[in-house]
Amino acid sequence: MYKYAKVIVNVSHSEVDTVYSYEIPKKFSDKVEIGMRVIVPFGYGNKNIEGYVVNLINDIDIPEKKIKYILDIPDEKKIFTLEMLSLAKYMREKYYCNFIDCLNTMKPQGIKFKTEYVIELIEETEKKLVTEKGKEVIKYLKEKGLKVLEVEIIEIYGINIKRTLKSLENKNIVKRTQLSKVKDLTQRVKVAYLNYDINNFYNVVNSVLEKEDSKSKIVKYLLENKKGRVIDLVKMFSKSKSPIDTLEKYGIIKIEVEEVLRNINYSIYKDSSEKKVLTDEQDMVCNYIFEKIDSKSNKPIVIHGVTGSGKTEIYIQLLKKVLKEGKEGILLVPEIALTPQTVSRLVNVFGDKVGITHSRLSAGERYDEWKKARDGQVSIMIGARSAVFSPFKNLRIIIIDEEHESTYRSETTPKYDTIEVARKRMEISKGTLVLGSATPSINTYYKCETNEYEMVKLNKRVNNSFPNIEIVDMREQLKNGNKSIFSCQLQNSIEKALKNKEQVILFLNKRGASNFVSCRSCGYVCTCDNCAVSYTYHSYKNNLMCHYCGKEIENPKNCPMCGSKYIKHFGIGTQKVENEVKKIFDCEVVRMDLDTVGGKDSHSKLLEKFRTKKADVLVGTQMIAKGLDFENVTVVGIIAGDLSINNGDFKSGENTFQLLTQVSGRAGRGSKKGEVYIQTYNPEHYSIIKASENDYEGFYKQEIGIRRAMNYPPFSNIFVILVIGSSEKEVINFLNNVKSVLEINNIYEYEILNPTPAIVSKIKNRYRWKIIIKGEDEKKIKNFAVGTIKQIKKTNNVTNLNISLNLNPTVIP
DNA sequence: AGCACGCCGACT
DNA sequence: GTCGGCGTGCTC
Repeated sequence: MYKYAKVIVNVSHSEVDTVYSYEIPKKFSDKVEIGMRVIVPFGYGNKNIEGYVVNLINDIDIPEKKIKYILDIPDEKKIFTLEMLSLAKYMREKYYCNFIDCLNTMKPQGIKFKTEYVIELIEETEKKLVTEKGKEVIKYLKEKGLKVLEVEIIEIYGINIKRTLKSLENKNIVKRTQLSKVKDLTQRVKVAYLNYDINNFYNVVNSVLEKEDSKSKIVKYLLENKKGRVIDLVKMFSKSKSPIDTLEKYGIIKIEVEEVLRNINYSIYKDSSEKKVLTDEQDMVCNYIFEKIDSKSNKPIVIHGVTGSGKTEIYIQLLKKVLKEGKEGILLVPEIALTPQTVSRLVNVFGDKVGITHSRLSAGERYDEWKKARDGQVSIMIGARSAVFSPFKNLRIIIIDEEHESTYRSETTPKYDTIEVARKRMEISKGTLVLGSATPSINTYYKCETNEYEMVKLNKRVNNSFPNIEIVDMREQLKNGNKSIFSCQLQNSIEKALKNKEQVILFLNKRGASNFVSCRSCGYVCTCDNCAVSYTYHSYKNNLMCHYCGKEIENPKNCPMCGSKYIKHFGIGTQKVENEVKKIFDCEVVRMDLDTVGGKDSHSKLLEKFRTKKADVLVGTQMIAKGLDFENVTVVGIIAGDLSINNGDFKSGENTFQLLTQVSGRAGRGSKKGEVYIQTYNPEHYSIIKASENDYEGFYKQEIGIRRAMNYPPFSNIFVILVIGSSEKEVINFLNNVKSVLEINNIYEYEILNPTPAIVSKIKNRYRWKIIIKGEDEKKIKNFAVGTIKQIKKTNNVTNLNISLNLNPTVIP
């Protein structure tokens, strides 16, 4: 029995980012628990708002008279466990955001609370002296039936009408009350039961059964099955609800409203997999990790396994083990890889013990999956990044597949890194974190080298054959007079595959590729000497600019390397590739990019068309790079392998290597040998060469050397201050101010770069500029940058500007 | 953030 | 003396 509760209030602002004490009324003293949601009055107006109990206490350190008490506890069960609350605390510090932002990220969208004000006319008077505006409002209230939402009045008369309303309230002409709503996504259905309570039950039932109509069919069904959802009964036995209404009226059945959990329909590929036998290599890795789980090792384990080495099978074994011990596990996959195949493979193994969350589910479906995890109805959750917050109580393992994927970084506040959060969660819950990838991020691999993580390897493909990867020098093609987007090699290979009724994937890496300028004759790319990133082409000035340091140069007319005039910025789209394929090869093509994948199911429908061999060629962007497992694909063509090398980011080499490796892995997954063609103007680039040689270690050695030399992560931390505003001048002025204050505060000698435009420098007529700060100590640089911005915010009016702070973003904006 | 309060000038 | 524009400062 505690007297007071410490509450985090659901108002997202740093000024109220503290715990508030509330008295617990007697009627709730049995019910309150840490982690529960409460409704409390807050602020001058005692507005009813939502909060979360983070502690229970008996003594308070503020004056008694300030204390208000808890108004309501809307849920039966708690929303957050203690573990989740400490995870939120960690996130608050790590990602410099408000506690409530963390809590809101961790819980499903479905849990919401809203308060509105209602204005009610209680005395229809014009005698008492009221102003013109007052009279107007009274007239409006009369027209609308005396009761109106305050927001509605404000919308019509402007915010200052509140003054008038206040004076009307003081004169007792209107009453202002709060209307609070707890959003409840719980699905309730009507269920029919036979009503054994009525006299002569069997006589009545028999008389119904005599006929052969809907009524008798329904009664027969209920005699057999005890109960049935009204909606299903209607669907099965009649055209309308009326037979059911009649049965209810006679008292033969009774209808009850029951809470149900939604079922997600994922049964499309139920039959897909046969029993798989582990290879020796897989078996060894499994046993090794089993031991680590048993010893409650906190050290994250990285499974570095080449594409097609059967990592998913290992994940299944790990989850099986955890499940057998009565514990729980989470499997995270990139959103894009959460295809019906992946899901049904797990459903086949774990049946109804597995829950699923991803963005294509409705809020209600997600809410139910969340509840299933909280209430122990499922023990395994598979999902995209937010599934890391699944409310399990006995979590023993989190597996993150394709750990290098950028989607594991949240783009919105709190900008959390799923790997970091998962690691912390496993530290709190004494479980094991497993990361899997064919191409671990440089960051992760570095942590293995420095012994923060440990690594196990899978070197063999399950079918034991790697595709042949050929680098095609497109400069040669130009020299030989081939101006087509396909090299001769690729074209021949496609023709051969089509003749053999095999399939082809053509990949165009467009997303995130910015306008760089390169020479189609020698492959030279205009690059900033200071920053080792490529210049970005600006059409409005027709010049080139480095988006790191801000240096500008003229757009060259001739290539500085070879003098040729074929130097220009690069632009090509999937649409064009599709058209070319149709023109040259006369075959069925499926194109997948953001344009064609719009609707809810279009993604899987398009893939289905390719899977069932109704199409011969699949053309697409990043979204076809990973996870796809089509046995009949023998040829993979990468149209412009170097597109992502030149996107003006220090991670572009890493991204390119990962992408090329992932795409190459799509070829030759079945019994037939695969062939991969990487077309490029940069055949000497280490990312391309190492990808073609399937040499991760070789790539890593080169890349880590560059990172060390240039002082990029993981050797430094990069903090980006991004400012967005509709006046470019204001944005730039503000950032110049920021820079000068940063320089004054700069006691640790951080490298503070000049304000430069973001890679996407303008979105919806709002200009985007940034400042980059480089430094070693993560905490110090964070405090330095965040502190400086707070300091500036105090003295400057920043309401026109959007300031976004980000430590080590996956992509420099 | 969101809200109420209170100062002060405009206007009966 | 009252109304309403606008800045200020607090929230258990």
